[in-house]
Amino acid sequence: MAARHSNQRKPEGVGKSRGGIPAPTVRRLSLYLRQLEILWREEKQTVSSRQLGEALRLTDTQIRKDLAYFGQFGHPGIGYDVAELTSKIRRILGTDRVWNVLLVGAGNLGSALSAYRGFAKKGFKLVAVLDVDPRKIGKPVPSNPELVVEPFCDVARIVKQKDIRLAINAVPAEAAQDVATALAQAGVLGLFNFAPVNLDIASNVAVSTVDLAVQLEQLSFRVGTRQSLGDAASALSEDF
Amino acid sequence: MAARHSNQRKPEGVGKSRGGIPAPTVRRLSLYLRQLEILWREEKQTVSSRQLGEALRLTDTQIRKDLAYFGQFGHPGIGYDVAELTSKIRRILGTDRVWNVLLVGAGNLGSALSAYRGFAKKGFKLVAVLDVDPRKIGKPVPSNPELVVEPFCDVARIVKQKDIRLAINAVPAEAAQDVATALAQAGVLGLFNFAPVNLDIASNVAVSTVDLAVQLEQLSFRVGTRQSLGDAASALSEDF
DNA sequence: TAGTGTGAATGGATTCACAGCC
DNA sequence: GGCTGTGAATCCATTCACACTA
Repeated sequence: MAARHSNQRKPEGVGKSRGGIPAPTVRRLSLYLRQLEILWREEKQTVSSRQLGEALRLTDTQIRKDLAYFGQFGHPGIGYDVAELTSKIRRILGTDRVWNVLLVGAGNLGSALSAYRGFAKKGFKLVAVLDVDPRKIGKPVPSNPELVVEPFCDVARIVKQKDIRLAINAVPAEAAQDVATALAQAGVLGLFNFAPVNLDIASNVAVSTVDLAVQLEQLSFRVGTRQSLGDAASALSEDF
Repeated sequence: MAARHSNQRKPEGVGKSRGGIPAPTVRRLSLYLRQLEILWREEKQTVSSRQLGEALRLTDTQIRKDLAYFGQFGHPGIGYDVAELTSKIRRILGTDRVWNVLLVGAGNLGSALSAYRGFAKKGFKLVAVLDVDPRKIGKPVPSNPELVVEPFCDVARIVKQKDIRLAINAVPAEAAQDVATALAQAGVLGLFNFAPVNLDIASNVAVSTVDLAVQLEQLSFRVGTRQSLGDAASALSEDF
């Protein structure tokens, strides 16, 4: 697939602090990848933007436009090679390698998250679980018996030793800010936050907050106003 | 406000075919509410759009514009009355009353969710927990001892008897579509889905999917491309 | 024919600028 | 002075239209 000229310049990193890639595009990339993995399991060789769009309830143009931000991955008249596009998107998202992930909070939510196998499937490896509760420290992580809950105060050492860049914050709201601050201090670069608070954190740390109650609130609104033209497409516009 | 009847065949109900309120506005409403609740606990009487914006890292104009979709809640020269605006937003979101919620899936994630007190605080009351696993059925829900895990096959009866409109889908990906179909059939109007799949469901059901692995993927991208230096403002646009 | 890639046009969301009120 | 509400302007994401390729 010889590209035409390679003098095309990517907007990446140019100018403003927010890179040139629209946030909605990046979110959809994850959906494309998810669908491609399904197609792969179905042993489909190629897929067109139209087919992909039908499965995800998006327009074909949007998919092509999204992908065009990153290069030319398609084959006119054919479509996209499933394996090839999968690998390209993984590369773009940075999931073509394993990320070591730290979990803070060994309570209900934390335990559920440590048992979730979806992370490992995507290349996120849980390498440490921390808590402040002395009753939990030292206990093995049920779903991950080779891990033991470690004291949160060791966070800096652990992050460094285990080369951790991503962390999941599953502590109660009251503790979330302090935990976030300590994680940033320790050198974590991305934080997946479940606490229903607006974290104040160093600007070089990426934060993604999922507030479970907020999601229900949104449903409440949509149900209440019959704005529920749901279909799975809500997944794309709303879900983040 | 033109979109009333003129049913002008949308490509496939893609996202936008909702009522006049922009989706981002509705999402932010939840954030406003969350912040107002904090201010209420701090016994603040009033708050200006500027102050709110600083706390949430949004512009004051945007907040005023968002609220203007629903009426005039502010007091020139003063700001917004915290109690009043709180109540207005609750009304808008539909959380000024209690919603009965059904949880499907009593596994790790389901158990964690049933123990989460954030739902009840926002007026979402867990009234039933279902599962298909006979070993779980009949057991009390640990964090909610007056509830007992019931067989999923009773879903239709339970939804009707308990006046349930919202459900949380915390079953494995393989089962998610069938569960969703049954829930829609049973009359559920809003579905909070944790399975990493695109649900195909009746269009009168609102769906909100949170794919935990996707969230980590997004962080991976942002960390990998250093898109994380959003001068603090990145947090706001990304937080979902 | 079946499909991608992309400039141009469209449409929707955000920001600006300011009128009006306390 | 401080503040809201809102039309106008701007910005940006999506869609359209079509050149181009296999």
